Amino acid sequence: MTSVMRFGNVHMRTTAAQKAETHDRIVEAAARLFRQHGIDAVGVDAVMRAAGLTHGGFYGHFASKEALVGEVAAAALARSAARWEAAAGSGDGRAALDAVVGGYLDPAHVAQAERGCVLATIGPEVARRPEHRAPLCDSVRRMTDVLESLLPPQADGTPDRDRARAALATMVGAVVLARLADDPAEAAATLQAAREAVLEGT
Amino acid sequence: MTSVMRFGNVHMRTTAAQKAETHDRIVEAAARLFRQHGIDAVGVDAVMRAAGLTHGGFYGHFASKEALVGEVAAAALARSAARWEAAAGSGDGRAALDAVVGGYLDPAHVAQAERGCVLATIGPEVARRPEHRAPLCDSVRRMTDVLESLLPPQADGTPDRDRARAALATMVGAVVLARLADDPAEAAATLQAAREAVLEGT
DNA sequence: TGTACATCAGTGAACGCGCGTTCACTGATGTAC
DNA sequence: TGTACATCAGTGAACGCGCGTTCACTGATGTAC
Repeated sequence: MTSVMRFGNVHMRTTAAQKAETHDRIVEAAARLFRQHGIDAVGVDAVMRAAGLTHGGFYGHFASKEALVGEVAAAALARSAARWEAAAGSGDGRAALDAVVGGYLDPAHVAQAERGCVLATIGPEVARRPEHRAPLCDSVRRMTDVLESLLPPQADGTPDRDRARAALATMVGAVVLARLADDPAEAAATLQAAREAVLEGT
Repeated sequence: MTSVMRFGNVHMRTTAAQKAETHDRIVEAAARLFRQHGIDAVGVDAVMRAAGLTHGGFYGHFASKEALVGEVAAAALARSAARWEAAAGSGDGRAALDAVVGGYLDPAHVAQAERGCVLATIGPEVARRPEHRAPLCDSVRRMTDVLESLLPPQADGTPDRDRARAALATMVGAVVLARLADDPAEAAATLQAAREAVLEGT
């Protein structure tokens, strides 16, 4: 019994791969719509239409809308964490810090909520669904790890985890506040102030 | 023509006062429910029941659910701003700063979302409703004013508005992150780190 | 003071609609021989 | 190679339900005389 046989024949592998592709398309469409309009404001029908499908096929991919919510939140934030890790692993710590912090605290990020950080778009909504918090916490930890590795250590040379925690909080809060501001100048000032606070002394 | 006549007779004044009281009860019930469950997850029926009424009477007080949302968001955040201003006006700046920052970055605030800051509960949801942002921006400005007045000025003695902006962002983000954390110790660490960052050098 | 009337905040049945979910089906693809 | 069959991802009609909203009404309260 080969592993191919254990997981199915060639036909099944091809079919499964196609289905997985469709699955990802649904998740990506939902990730965009949930962040743009909020989770409760987006129906299964709208998600499937955005993925180029009809609503009936949804339950061949997910047990319920809530299952989709969990997968979307986990996947979208994990992607952010992975992007940060890739930047941090690039070698130049100074450039990586500027890329991570500057990219987050950027008017373009504020403007494009549908592609933005899950924490600042649907963070509070996901927090009300305790069953979906665990994977997000894992990504938050990874993002904190990245900031910790890029920000200056404490006076005694040990990593400054609290500074990393505060930096992430400042970044998330600044984007939330910038999205609420109806004056673009005020929004820009909030982002700029947050950038200075996070990068102070670096 | 007296002002009493212009605004109605005694009967109408009494009636209007009772109606205003009911109106406030509806707004308070909605403020609680919206922050606890999210705006879209709470129906008009649930709000009215929480206010001790039946759903049909709602439209005698508000033109639509959206009108209620706008009033709730504005009123709840204005109340927070007023509380901060009251603390700041108490004379002792050091105690006021500790009360404002410590009260916000407190596990009790994280636990009681239904009475907590609008920015960290339904901030992103309100941000998606542009027609309701203006009153929130006004309260955000007032809260930033309070922090600016309580935090140390810049080296040249002028108020450090950017520090106040960053402080508010840190506080909002920390509460969002603490509500997402499934480990209470991690939540507490986030709040503690934010407190240190906001109060650093005070 | 008493009685007939006016007002209007709140009630509860009803509306059309879109939600999440189910299910019998279609039709493209691969399999058996 | 060709033909009959099996699989199953995706379709679209249908479901029960709760939403936001409307409206004819009730009944408590105050007014007129």
